[in-house]
Amino acid sequence: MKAEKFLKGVPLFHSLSADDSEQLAASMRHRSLKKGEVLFRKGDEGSSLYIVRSGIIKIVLPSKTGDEVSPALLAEGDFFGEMALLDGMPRSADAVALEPTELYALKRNDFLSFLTNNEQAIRAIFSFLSMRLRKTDDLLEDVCFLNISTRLARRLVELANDYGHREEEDGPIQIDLRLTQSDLASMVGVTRESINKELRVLREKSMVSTTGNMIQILDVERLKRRAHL
Amino acid sequence: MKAEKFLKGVPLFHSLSADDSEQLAASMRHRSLKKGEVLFRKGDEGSSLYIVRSGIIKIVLPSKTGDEVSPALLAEGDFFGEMALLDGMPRSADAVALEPTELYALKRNDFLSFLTNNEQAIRAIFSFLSMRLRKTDDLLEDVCFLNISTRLARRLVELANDYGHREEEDGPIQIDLRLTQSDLASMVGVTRESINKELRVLREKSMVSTTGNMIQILDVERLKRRAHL
DNA sequence: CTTTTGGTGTGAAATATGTCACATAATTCA
DNA sequence: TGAATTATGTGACATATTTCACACCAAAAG
Repeated sequence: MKAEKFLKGVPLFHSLSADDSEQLAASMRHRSLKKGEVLFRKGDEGSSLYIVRSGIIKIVLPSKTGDEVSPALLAEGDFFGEMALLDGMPRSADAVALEPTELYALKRNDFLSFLTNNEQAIRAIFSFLSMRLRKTDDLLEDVCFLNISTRLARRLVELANDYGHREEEDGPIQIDLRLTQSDLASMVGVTRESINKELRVLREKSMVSTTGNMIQILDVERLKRRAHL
Repeated sequence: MKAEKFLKGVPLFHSLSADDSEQLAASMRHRSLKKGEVLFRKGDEGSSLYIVRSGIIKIVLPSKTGDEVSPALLAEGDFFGEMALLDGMPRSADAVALEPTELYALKRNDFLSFLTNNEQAIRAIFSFLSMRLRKTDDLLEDVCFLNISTRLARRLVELANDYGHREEEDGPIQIDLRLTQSDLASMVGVTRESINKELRVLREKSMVSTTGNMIQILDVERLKRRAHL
């Protein structure tokens, strides 16, 4: 698909006229990342907004000791990196490709001039930022109040919603992501070992099954109850 | 001070002409809260933005078991409650007066029409939302990676920056807030008892002193080192 | 003034999670 | 294809923090 056509499908750009759309597409740079490649790091100066064309970007808060927390995954059609453009501060987190990923990059000035006088886009950014804030607050709540088994259950339900698909009605839900236990650990905010042990429990209770690093949800309802949802 | 004059001093409204400023002031409702009074609760429908005229508002994420996390305090000139207006979702947290507090309330429509075509105000909101997001990410990082003594040290340094004042050059820093240990606990994301014990340690090391529920920072430098800052 | 209420101080015991130290399996790559 | 790396599985042990149990104190309320 041409870049322009793809962009038309991204909610953020819905409001654009054909002309503007073309112009915007022209000002974007294309960027490919290999699996594991780092797009930017916390503390870098940020000069671009990114839109995911395909693949997955993982947002990561790194600790000094090498541990990680990962508050968000971005998939096709999502954008990220706007914060540094809006407030001029350095990147607040790392961005890493979880799998081979294609991005479009939009430079600060192009982005800002795209925003000016584009009421709809401004609204989109506002509501996107609000959602991000809500999600992070939720995560904070989870980390403070819940034990790991509840938290893992929540994340799995979330992943099933965002990246899951069913082969057959009422069958297991495949999560279409290659996540290592370490990836999961950073999403839940615990150690890899804890995730491993908790996954075993879930397997024994046949709520999930794992093959390689793919996860199937066998019983969402029970998982939701475990998540207190 | 008249509402109008006060508003002129609030960064969010700097850009306003005298006329607009007057009009905006006219559309605001005044609201007084007693200490401990609840302004809104998580899940409420949100129809107003609030600006703090005086006093302190505590933002609180409540858990089912009655525990709390408090990701932000708002003081004179700060605004809050904009998220629900921007994305139309329910309130994402409780807002409680930590002391007697005066607010101005701005209804959704007035706020949104204030925003339209006000480039500067839009910028202000953007950068404010970005900052909030950064702060919450930081908090998440703290909670995931740091032990309570580091976290308490951080929060105290932060409080000293935001609400502290010195009587004399190089003297102790008074934190001008009445915070109970429970308040501190929810800001740090631990139990009241843990805060108590940690405060004792800090007192013994003469880094802070406490009188009633007022806190003095005796040695910021040492406290910063403890916070790994 | 005395009672109630809310806040503080503190120790013992319980516990969830992390740390460490491996064995084993599965990928990657040369 | 084998070697090397990366991921999983798991148990024993360490420990930070919570929970629970109080006693104590100070400020508000009657």
